[in-house]
Amino acid sequence: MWEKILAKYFNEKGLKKSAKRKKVIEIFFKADKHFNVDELYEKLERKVSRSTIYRALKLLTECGLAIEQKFEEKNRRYEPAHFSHHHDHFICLKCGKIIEFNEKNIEDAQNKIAKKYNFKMVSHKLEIYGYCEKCQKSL
Amino acid sequence: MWEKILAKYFNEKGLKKSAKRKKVIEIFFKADKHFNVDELYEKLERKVSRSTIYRALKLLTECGLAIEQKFEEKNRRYEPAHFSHHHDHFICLKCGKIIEFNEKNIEDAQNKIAKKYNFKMVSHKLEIYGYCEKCQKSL
DNA sequence: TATAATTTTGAAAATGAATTTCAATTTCAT
DNA sequence: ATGAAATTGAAATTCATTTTCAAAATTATA
Repeated sequence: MWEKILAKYFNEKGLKKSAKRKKVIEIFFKADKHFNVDELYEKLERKVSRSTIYRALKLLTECGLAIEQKFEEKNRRYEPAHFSHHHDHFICLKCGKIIEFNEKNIEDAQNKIAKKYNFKMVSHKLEIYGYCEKCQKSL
Repeated sequence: MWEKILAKYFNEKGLKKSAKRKKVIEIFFKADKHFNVDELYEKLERKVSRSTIYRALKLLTECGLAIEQKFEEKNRRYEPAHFSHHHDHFICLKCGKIIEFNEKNIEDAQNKIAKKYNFKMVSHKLEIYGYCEKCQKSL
């Protein structure tokens, strides 16, 4: 599955198949979840530099094969705590606009699943990335 | 409301009331949403140093009056993209454990609200913070 | 109101993750 | 095999955030 996507991407971009990069990608897909670069670095027995790992992960992210769990965020945002209601955010990938919303159904579903997993929920963060009304038009 | 909480916190910690800090907090609460430090810095007409702004925001966060939108995350995490199902995460605030889950109701509710706001959804991130089963016991 | 003890401040240094640079190495089409 | 182009890793750079430290401000007490 991912081999095909990757091959296509390599082809499009004229990338070469290097042993190191192959190793990074192999390890990345073999292992089950949630890596950071250091963990991969160790799994690769420090035989591939961090730069190369970062570069490989960037490639994978670009062709949709990896999900970067901290994407687009660069610096911290703060907001005043509202006591009455927690809200979630739409974030426009084009203009960066942040739209708040509130959906009881989502909150309810969260409580339900937390209970199911016996997880004591303290807070949550839901961000929906995409395009706002305005930016959809000029896409 | 927040004045009281803040006063209590100042009292507990033996903090002094300085003009600069007051100004930061005032601006922070006056303005409506989502700041980063630079934006506050500009709003304060560069009359308060970034260090002081960071410090004030830290205080506010500590006493629950501000929400840090990029909390606990330090370095990026990556995970292989699963094509069939997107999953969300419970993150234990004590042991750092990440538990994946999948809840159709949440996805459905997200789609619904995105439609309502006329927002073209590309991806999303839902993280629920709290305590895992094990850590609840030793809390 | 002085005095002293403590906190706050900002500039500059430090930190740390991520990115870029660049010369040396590797890949691959010919 | 050759050469053009991509890849690599060490070191340098970037950039947000944190820390340091000496000077300034605040506050309790005499």
